[in-house]
Amino acid sequence: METTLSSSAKQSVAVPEPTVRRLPTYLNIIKNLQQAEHTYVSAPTLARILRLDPTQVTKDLSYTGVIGKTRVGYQISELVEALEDFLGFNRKHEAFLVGAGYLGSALIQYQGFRESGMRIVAAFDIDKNKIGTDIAGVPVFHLEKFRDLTERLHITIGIITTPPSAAQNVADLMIGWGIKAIWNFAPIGLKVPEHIILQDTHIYANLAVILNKLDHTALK
Amino acid sequence: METTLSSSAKQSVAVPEPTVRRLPTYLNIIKNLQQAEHTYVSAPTLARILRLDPTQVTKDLSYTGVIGKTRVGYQISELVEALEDFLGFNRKHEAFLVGAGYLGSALIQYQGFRESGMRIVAAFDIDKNKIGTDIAGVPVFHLEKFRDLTERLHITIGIITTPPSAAQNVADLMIGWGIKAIWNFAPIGLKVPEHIILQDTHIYANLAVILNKLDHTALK
DNA sequence: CAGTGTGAAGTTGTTCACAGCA
DNA sequence: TGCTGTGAACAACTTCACACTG
Repeated sequence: METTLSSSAKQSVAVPEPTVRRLPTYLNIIKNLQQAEHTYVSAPTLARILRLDPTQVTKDLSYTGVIGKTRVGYQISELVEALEDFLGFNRKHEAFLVGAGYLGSALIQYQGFRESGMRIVAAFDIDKNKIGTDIAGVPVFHLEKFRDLTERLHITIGIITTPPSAAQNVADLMIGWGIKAIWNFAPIGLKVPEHIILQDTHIYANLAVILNKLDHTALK
Repeated sequence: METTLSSSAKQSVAVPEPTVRRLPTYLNIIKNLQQAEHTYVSAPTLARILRLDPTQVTKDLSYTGVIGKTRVGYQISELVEALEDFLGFNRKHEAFLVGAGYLGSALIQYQGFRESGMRIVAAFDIDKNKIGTDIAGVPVFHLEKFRDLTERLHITIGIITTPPSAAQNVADLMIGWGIKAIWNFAPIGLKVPEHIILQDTHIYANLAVILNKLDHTALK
C-alpha cells in the first residue's frame, strides 16, 4: 500500500501490499523452473501453477519493470534478479529475536528465512533457564545484552515473540537501540514512531479460517 | 468470504474472511482481560489495544451475535464463548503433518495451536533418517502409515510442509484417505475437489513486506 | 492465436455519519 | 457523553475487456 519500487533511478511507483505478498511465491516457483533449465516463463503459466487469475500475475509482474516478450513470456534470469532485488532477498539482513519461547524457538529453527536474506543471529530472554543455552546454534542472551550487541553488529530487524504484556516494552527498547524494523508476533497493536517499520503477524489467523470452515461446512 | 455463521439454528450469514482473521486476536486479548478480572469490554477498547478502527471492531463482533450493552460494552464471558464457538477453538481437532523438515518441525514444536483446538498428533516423511524419531514428543512415521492411522484416529486436518514438487501428490493421498481440510505451506496452488477445505499459507509473505519496506524507506 | 499491457468495471472491505440508548 | 449498531460513502483490490505484438 505504501511500498515503493524505485528500480535504479526511476521514479517510485506504489505497489499494493497484496502484490508484495504474492511476489515471493512467484520467485520461488520461477527459481524452481530455472533449476529445471527453463529460460522463459509466462504469466498464465504462473497463474495455472498457483491457481490465480492470469491478469493478476501480469499486473503483479509489471511492477518489477521487467518487460515480457509477447507469446513467450518473461526471461527467467531477468525476473529472478528483479524480484530478489525488489524484495530485498539478496541484501543479507540480520535480526535479533526477543522471547525464546515455543514460537521464538520455532522461528529460529526454521532456517528457511536465510534464503530470503534474513538471518536470526541471536535470541534474548529474561528467563535464567534459557540464558546461556543455544537454539539450533543461535545463542540466547539476557535481554540486557541486546543494546550492546545491536550497536556493535548493526542489526536492523527486531523480532518480538514475547507474551503480549511485555511486547510494548521490548519494542520501546528496540527502538531506543536503533532497530529499524519490528516484526511483531504478539497479539497487540504496538505503538511505534513513524519511521519504524512495523509488521504484525498473527499466527492464529490462518488456523482460524480453517477450523471455522471445517466446522461450518461439516454442519451442512 | 464464504465462511458462514450459523449460531444455533439461526440462518447463516456470510462473514468476510478478514473478519475471521481478526477474531482470534480479539479472543486472545479478551481472555487476557478476563484473567485480569474484567467482566466487560467495549469495541473502542479493543480497537485502542490493536490500533484498529473502532467501527471495524464493532462490525466484526456483531457477527458473533453477542449484543453489547450501550456505554458498557460486551460481556466478556459471553464473548469468549461465542468466539471460541464460532472459531471452532473448543472442538479439539487433530492433525497429521507431512514433511518433517525445518518448517514442519517448527510447526510441531510450536505448541501454541493446541490452545486453539488443533493438535498435531503425528508427522510423516519418506526420509529414512527421520522415520522412527520424534519431534517434541510427536512421532515421525513413514508416509505409508498415514492411511491406516487416519482411518483409525479420525483425523480431519492434513498439514503439508513438503517441497512443492511433492505437495500435490501428498494432497491427493490425503484426500483419498478421508482428510477434510488441508493446510498447505508449499508454494504451489493445489488442485482439490470442491468439498475439501484448502488454506494456503505462504511463509515468506510477511518477511517480504518487511524487507521491501526496509530497503525502500532506507533509500529515501 | 497465445501472450503482454492497461484502462475501465466490478467487487470486496473499510471508514464515515448518524440514529438510538443509558 | 461514550457506547452500540447500521446504512451509505469511500478506498483498495481484482477481474474484465480490449488493443497490441510476433
